[in-house]
Amino acid sequence: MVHKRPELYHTRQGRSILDYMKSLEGKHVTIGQLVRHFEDAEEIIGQTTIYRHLERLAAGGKIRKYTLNGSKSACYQYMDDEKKCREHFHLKCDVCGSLIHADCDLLDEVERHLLGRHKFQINMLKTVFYGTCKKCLSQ
Amino acid sequence: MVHKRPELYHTRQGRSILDYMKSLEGKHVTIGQLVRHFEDAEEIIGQTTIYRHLERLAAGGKIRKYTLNGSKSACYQYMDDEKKCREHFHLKCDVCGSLIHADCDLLDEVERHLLGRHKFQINMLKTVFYGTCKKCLSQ
DNA sequence: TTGCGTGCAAAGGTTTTGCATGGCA
DNA sequence: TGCCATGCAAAACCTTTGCACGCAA
Repeated sequence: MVHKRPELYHTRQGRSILDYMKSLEGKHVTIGQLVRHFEDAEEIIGQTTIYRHLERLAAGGKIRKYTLNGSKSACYQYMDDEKKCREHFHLKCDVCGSLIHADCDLLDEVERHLLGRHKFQINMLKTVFYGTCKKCLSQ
Repeated sequence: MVHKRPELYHTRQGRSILDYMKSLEGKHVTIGQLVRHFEDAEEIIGQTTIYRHLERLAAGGKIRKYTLNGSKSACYQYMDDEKKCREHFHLKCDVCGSLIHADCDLLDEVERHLLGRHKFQINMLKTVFYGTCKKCLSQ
């Protein structure tokens, strides 16, 4: 069972950040881009607050955190269907950045194996497979 | 064709760094670990020099550079052309934060499957499995 | 001797932390 | 009213850059 810290208070900042992440329709952003976005929108949200909300959202599985290829800053991406995403692989292409949701029976086997053999309970909400996608492989 | 900058001068520092990377037999290290290693060995090599050598070695293909998800600092790993390095799973515990290196036959199967079925070339160097480790599960 | 290599210090960038204040329930 | 959330500033990190000196060829 994944332990999820509930959102205790609802605040303007928390709502704005989540709404904006949702509005991006799965595209990823960095903290810097978020800071700039709220500056441009003339909505005051401290950068520390943004860091803290993204961290919490990532811990709760609502968004994913990535570090792409040599980039210094982390990327964050909203995940729209939590229940469904628990049941498939996430493949992130290092080259083009696209995120692939792969439904696959192998997942169960990997999960079972890691638990049985390595005593490790994998959390598919947080786990991302990095590599090169089909499109980028053929170029 | 990859353009390879030749090593122009041979220096004590360059030799030591490459030798040490080779001696690790495919295990990865961070710059910080290298700095500490040479400090402990009482061999004076400036951190800047370490950065510059690793950058050059990476550009020349002798070592690989990557960033493990969620880690701030880059990892470097010597690549042996002849012997194919045994790669392994990285399991990161959400609870206690420890990183577990798990050598495992399942890896090959996962790799093969993702490539064959999903046309996705996974990069095991960058991929980290998140979850709960043995120790934390039993608490 | 030439010019790359080295190492110190400082700069640059990202993320985290401390703390007083603000605001939700 | 009790706490958590916020935001500023500072700290903590990791990495890069500038520059004078060292050293290999």
